[in-house]
Amino acid sequence: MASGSEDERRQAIFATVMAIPPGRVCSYGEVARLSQQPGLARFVGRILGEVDGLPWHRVVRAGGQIAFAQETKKYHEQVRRLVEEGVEVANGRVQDWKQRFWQGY
DNA sequence: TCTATGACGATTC
DNA sequence: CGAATCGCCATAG
Repeated sequence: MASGSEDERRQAIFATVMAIPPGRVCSYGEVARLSQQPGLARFVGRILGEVDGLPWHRVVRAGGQIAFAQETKKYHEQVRRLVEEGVEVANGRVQDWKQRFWQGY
């Protein structure tokens, strides 16, 4: 199951990311799982970079860390957006990692 | 056709 | 806790 055309898979990932509510975060791997495509975390990252209009800032690594290097511009932008939504970020990672999107992870 | 490379992840040491 | 490895998929060269 999970195997469909690459476009269908993209759609599923798109829908999952769009469903993440403000103030909450989700990991790449979890987005993949919720999209019925376990193991395709890397694929998720690529989609976030290609498609615009997605709340990409709400997607972080499995440990709650920002996926960008701290000296990059994107890193700062992501942190800024998260903080604006009330998500605590410090030292490159989301502090209250309990504010994850979907429970049961 | 093969290799290297990513906005990743889990495991192992 | 950090570094090394291997797995995953699509792309670029």
